Amino acid sequence: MSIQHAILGFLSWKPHTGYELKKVFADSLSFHWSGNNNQIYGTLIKLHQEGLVTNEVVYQDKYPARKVYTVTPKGLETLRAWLGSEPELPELRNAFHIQLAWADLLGDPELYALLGRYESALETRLLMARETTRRGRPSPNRSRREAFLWRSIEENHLGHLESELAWARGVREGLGNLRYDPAREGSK
Amino acid sequence: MSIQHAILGFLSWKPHTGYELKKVFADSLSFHWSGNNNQIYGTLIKLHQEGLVTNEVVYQDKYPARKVYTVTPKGLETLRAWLGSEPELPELRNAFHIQLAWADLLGDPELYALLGRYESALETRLLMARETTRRGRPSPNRSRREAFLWRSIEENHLGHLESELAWARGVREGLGNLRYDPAREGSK
DNA sequence: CAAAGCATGTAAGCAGTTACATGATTGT
DNA sequence: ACAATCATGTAACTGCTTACATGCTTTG
Repeated sequence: MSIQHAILGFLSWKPHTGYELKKVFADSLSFHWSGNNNQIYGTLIKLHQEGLVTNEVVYQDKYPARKVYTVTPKGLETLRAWLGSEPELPELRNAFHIQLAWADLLGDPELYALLGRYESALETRLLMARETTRRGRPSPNRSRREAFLWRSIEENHLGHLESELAWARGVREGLGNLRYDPAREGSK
Repeated sequence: MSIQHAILGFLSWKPHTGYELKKVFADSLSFHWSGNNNQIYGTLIKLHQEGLVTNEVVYQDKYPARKVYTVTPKGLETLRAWLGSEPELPELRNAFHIQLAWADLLGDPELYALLGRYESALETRLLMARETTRRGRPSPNRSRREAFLWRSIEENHLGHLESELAWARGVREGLGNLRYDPAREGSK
């Protein structure tokens, strides 16, 4: 999986310039790429060489020329083939889990503080994500089915953040219970 | 976040060879790296150059010599500093979500099939993960607190898989309801 | 006798990131 | 005056992956 298919997807919705794609990625929840120049423009050039997209240069007098990219039939075919291909499982890479795995090296106050910072980072992100969802950016809505899929993906995203937050709070509670549990060995 | 801290963590538990680390990563749930040679051996060499680990070569007559790596005080300090540093948020990159985002290009049967394959891949992974958890590989257990943290991380992992599976099933159900909903526009 | 395990390492490449480079225009 | 927006592109780097390379030993 690479950003290539995501770009083809957006172009299958409607033509975009690199600059527009950049913004779409930058403020999307579910399309998780940073939307950096190198990747967007580089991928568009590569897709163009492979004949999966074409571009039309639109000159403007007040602003730089725009390259409007459109997907070709071959590009659509490539996208459709990918859509039908074997789905990948989510990666579940969470750097915080590694931090927590070795956090017994920390004292209780530091461990609590670490969990606390993770929780508040999650809270902030959740608020932003909810706000983004509430505002609802433009998204393809070509059928009830498509709208449902996009809504489902957004809900999945929010759900993951919520369950991660609930889990973190649970860990902190569990640590508290551990402290007052009579069956414990020497305190750290 | 890189594998460097994960390796320092394991060495803070007890000395390991590269070969051992490789296996630890390969069959761990929460340490999500593939455990490939280049990364393990390369990182160990780099850590050694930086003085964060030392190694002792143990010759064997039947097998190749082993390099047993031990963390240095400087390495422990580095690890502890990282543990106290700002936690990263999970990345939530799910290639399947991108596939689903553009899946309106597929017909109903293909879309169902795609969801079905995602579900069964998740089911398989869940079974393997539960089995791995049940068997319980050796893990640091230096305090009740550490055992609790490791258990929590494992539960988080299983929880994510379970909720993803539940979500996927929900999406499939929702699609079914959509089909029989009178308020729909032209069927795809 | 072939496959898997023990054990270390290197080469080549992909995907993604930040930062650099240019230059007019519009908003504060 | 300064920053942000419009718009495209390049350079340098990090992290991670697969595959290659070697060679002895144990298991099936």
